[in-house]
Amino acid sequence: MDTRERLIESTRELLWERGYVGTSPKAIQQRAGAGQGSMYHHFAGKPDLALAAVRRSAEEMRAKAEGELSGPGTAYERIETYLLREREILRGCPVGRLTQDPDVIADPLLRRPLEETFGWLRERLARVLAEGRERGELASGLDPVATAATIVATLQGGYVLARAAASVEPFEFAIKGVLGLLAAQTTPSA
Amino acid sequence: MDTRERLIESTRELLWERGYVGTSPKAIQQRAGAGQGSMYHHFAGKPDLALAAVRRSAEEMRAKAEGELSGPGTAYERIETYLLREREILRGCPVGRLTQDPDVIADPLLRRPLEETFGWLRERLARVLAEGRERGELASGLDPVATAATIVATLQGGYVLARAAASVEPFEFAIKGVLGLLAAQTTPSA
DNA sequence: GTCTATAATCGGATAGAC
DNA sequence: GTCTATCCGATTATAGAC
Repeated sequence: MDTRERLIESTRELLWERGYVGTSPKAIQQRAGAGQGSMYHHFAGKPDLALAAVRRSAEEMRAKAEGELSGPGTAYERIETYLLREREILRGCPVGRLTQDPDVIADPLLRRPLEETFGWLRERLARVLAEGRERGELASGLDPVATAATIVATLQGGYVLARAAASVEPFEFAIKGVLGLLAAQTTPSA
Repeated sequence: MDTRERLIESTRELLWERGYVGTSPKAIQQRAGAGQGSMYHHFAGKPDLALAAVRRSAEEMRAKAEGELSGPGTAYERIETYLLREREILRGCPVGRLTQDPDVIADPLLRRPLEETFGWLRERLARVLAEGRERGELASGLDPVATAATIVATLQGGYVLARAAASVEPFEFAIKGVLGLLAAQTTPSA
């Protein structure tokens, strides 16, 4: 891995652990094993490097979700696969985390990857739910767009509850709860 | 409002806007209209002042929720009242926000109010749901503890989605979605 | 491309006058 | 109780040598 690459990966880790405000160029350089000159040669500064890191994390999150949601099975099964995927719960979501960072939200360039990722995810889940409804797997009264938002929010909020409790338990309850509510929407014959 | 009080209130605002890492003693003093000596007279330092601020925000959040959840109506109605209460959505949750702050989570004293608040809230909601089930208002298959976690997570995750989108829309969808799923658990005769 | 040196500003706090 | 002065390290760069 070359220096530029190590700088991006180190930044991704630090943004995940400490957020944008809590991450200094010096910390990035030390973790990447690079000098200051090296960093400022490859990137214009902290925001530029953060942008490269955020874009990559967003793309990674999207690719994982797409793999699970486009797999085989019923709508419920695909959503279950997505929700029950192994996660580093106490570390939180590397993308969702950044929504709490005022400097990220204030910068349109840095916020855009967050907006695109969660926008895409809600749409993708809504499509899965709509398909399930059309195929008769899910109750006709189910609202795909609203329910998709609920599913994504449950995940993101689950991380919040887990970190508050310093335990994965509330995260797992939240997922279990939303899956239970969704299971009640599946038709017996499907 | 005396100086000590203004320091606490200024800290509450800044923790809400910028988090713990992003809030400096200097910024607190300026917003409170107090000098440095004044702040260090009333509080031992930044962590001590933050603790006072976090405790107050947590208590406020709890008191509001208790008011709504202990009101009249069915279990569904009380939860609906709680979820549809007016909120400053794009500002996020002043308590949940802090779960993303590594220095808060790492300090047991600072994390405790978060743990207590969300722990209490999940229990309180679980009690409302269990009561509803016992009274025959809610389906007997509903899991109170898991569903309570889902409801709190939907709120907290809704804030995440709203900030990512710079719009209240995804928050409102998430709430609408969870209320729809919960409404499907209500018994027709109740 | 990468390094070291330098610098202006901020962060978090202490000391002591008033 | 509140103020100003001071301190030391961290932050976020820029300059220029190699």
